[in-house]
Parts: sequence; C-alpha cells; structure tokens
Amino acid sequence: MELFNDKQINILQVAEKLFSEKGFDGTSIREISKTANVNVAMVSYYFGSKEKLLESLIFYRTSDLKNKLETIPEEKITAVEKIEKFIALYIQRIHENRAFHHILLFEISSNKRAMDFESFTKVKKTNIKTLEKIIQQGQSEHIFKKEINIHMIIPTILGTYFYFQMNKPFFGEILNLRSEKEHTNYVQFELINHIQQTIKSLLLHAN
Amino acid sequence: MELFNDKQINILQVAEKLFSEKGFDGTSIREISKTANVNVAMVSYYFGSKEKLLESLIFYRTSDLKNKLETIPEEKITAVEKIEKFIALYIQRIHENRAFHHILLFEISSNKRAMDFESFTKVKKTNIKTLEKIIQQGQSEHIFKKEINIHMIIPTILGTYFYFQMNKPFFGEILNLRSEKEHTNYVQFELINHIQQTIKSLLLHAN
DNA sequence: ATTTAATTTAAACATTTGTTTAATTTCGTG
DNA sequence: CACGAAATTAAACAAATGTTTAAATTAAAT
Repeated sequence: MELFNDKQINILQVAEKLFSEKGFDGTSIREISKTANVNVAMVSYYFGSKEKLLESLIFYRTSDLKNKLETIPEEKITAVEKIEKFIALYIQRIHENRAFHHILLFEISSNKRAMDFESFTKVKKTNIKTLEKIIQQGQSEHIFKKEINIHMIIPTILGTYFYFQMNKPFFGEILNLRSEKEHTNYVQFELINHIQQTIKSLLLHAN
Repeated sequence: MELFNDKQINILQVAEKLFSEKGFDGTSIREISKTANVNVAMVSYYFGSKEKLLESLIFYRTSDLKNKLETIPEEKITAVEKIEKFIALYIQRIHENRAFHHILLFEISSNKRAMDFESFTKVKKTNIKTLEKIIQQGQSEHIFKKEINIHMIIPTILGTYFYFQMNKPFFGEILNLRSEKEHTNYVQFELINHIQQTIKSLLLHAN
C-alpha cells in the first residue's frame, strides 16, 4: 500500500522546493501546478487544500526522518567519538533534507498556522534525549565537564548550521563558494568539523 | 529634519510586529492599517507600496543599528573579557530588536524579493571584522588557539540565539518559561552565558 | 480670513488568490 | 468491447489582495 502515488510525490517535491525558496504564503497553487505540469485543480483533488498539501509534505518527509542517531549511545566507541558521530550524522541528515527543514523552521516560528508538528517534535525530542544520554555517559566517566547547559547544546549545533544555511549568499561570497556542490562540500568538511570542535571544546574544557 | 513622523513610525512598528509574527507575505496591508488605526490608503500614501514599507522599516531600524562593538578591541581588558563583552552586547542588541531581526533573517533567506540589504550587510561585516580583530589579538598573545575556523564563530554565536528564538514554544515548554519576561531573563542570564562559555572553550582549548 | 498644501477617507480598481464545478478523457476490469 | 471509476481539464467562483482615485477634511501659510 503506497501512501502517495508518483504524481502526488511530484507535486510534493515541487511544493517543497517552492515553499523553501519563497515561503508558504509566497507560493501560489498556480505556481506549484505550473511547475509540476499539472492542472491547478489537481492539488485540491489530491490533497484537499493548500494547507493540507503542507501537512502531507510534513507527513511525507517526517515518515522517513527516523535516523540512526538512537543507537549511538550503545556503540563501543569513546564518548568523544559518539559526540562527533552524532553531530556529523545529524547535520548530514538535515542537510540532505534542507529544503524541508527550512520550511519547518519557518512555519514553526510563525504564529499563523495552527499546524500539527507533533510527529516532528517527537523525533526532535528523541534526538535531544539521545544527545543527553551521550553527554551523561561522558560525564559519569569524568571525561565531560558538568558545568554546561545541556539544553543549549542542540541550539548551538543546529543553530550554527541553520544560520550558515540561511545566510548562504553572504557566506558564499565570503568563502568563495560558487556552486551548490562547493557549498555542500563546505558543510560536509568544514562546517561539521567546526561544530564538532566547538562542542568537544565545550564538553571537555568548559568552566 | 525628521525622517519619519509619528504616524509613519506607528505604522512601521505595527508592520514590524505583524511581519515578524506572520511573515511579509502572510501580512496584508489591510491588517496593518487596521491594527495601526489608519486608513488602508495611508500605507501607500506614506510609503508608496508594501515592499517600500518593508524597505522603510529596514532603513528605520538599520539607522540605529550601529552599536558599541567596534570599540571593544581597543579597551584595556583581557582578550577573554573582550569576547565575553562582544557576545553579551551583540546578543542583547539583537534581542532588543528581535522582531526586526526575525524579519530580516526570513527575507534575506528568501529568493523572492530582490531587496537592498546592503546597509544591513555592511553593519554585519563590520561586526565580523571586530570579532576577528579580537580573536587575532588573543591569538598573537598566544591565549587563543589558532586551529579554529574564524568564519564560523559568528554563525555559532548568532545561530545559537536564533535557533533558540525560532523554537521559542519548544524551549519554553522544556525550560518552563511561562512569560515573555521569563524568556528574556533566560536569554539574558543563561543563553548568553552558554554562548560565552562555548566560544571561550573553543578559543582557549580547540585542537 | 483665504488660499494652498497636506492629510484622511470611502469607494473603486484590477489582479491574484484558493477552491469548486461540471464536462471530458483516460484507465482498469469484467 | 463496454462499463464505471479515476484522473484531468477549462472555466467559473467568491474572497482577498495591493493599489489608485477623487472627494472631503484638516492644517499651515499668507
């Protein structure tokens, strides 16, 4: 049993791209249908409404959002390596789905739509729990410091990434990143490394 | 010579609030004029168009954006203290104008409007330069490490704040912040401290 | 006080918006 | 092939949008 057929998925992907570029309110159904090469009525036909299209997109993307972070605490590697892996996997994952996460970030911080982000919030909370577990492991091994604000680690990890992403033109100019590929390479090799370095320094040496 | 009269400023402030809450596209001129208790035509009369209203808002807010960061490098305090002060002042400043910065963040990352953010970008670049100067001072004193990515410090500082801010409901629940005042208190005392701790750890101990 | 300019208003304007309708085409199944 | 369901279409719909108009009111200047 498939949740969405090919045509629906096509519409969802086009909508995702446009929403992430111009925002939900800044994108019209006509623009979506035109880009997706379908009739305007098809959106209503398949999804019911524009809002429900967004809900479907959230459902579509959240369903495969589950990642491999949860198993990290049990792996047979050092606490520092767990932190490194957690950050690398998390950022990679978000970067792969950057358009979708961009939309979410904007819609969640908007008071306009009373939308159901529960499934997404749940995944997020699980990820926080996973990170906290790793940190507590390191602390009980007396490797990580205790005088840190554990709740603010995620904002630092994801905030660094999102700020970089949202100011893409600005940093693209500064860092001389001339293509999407160069940009992704920078994320993959420089940005992830910076975040790892930052969080490791904090956990190992904070006072 | 005043740039904006009282009535214009009133409209600008109402627009700022609504734009930050519902986004530029999500806010109609009629809603702005209703909230500001003026006729719909007044917006066009005073500002020309909705886009120009946003431009005026940017101009209005950017003009008093200049802050006291620039003088920090020359002050007679330690490099660490300079970093602490830079972070505290910067975050405080942005938090005071959080509605405006929220709008900017969204509009800048949107491909929709070809707007002039130059004056704002200029201030931002000046701030980056100031921070880099402080770090280089610390490095030449052999207090700060050299194996850091200096370009990614600002994303970590501001990203942490913005991520926290954009997920206000989420962290409000986790941290039990039940009012705007409690929220601001948390920023002032906990969040700023976390960011300071993080950046200091990185600069002092990165490897 | 009279004239001129600035402000404010309600109404109208043309587009764009999301959505629905009803007719037509396509497709799968007996 | 024939039938019925699903998919697709162009057109229409009402509501909302940004903007303009032209008249009315207020304020400033002479």
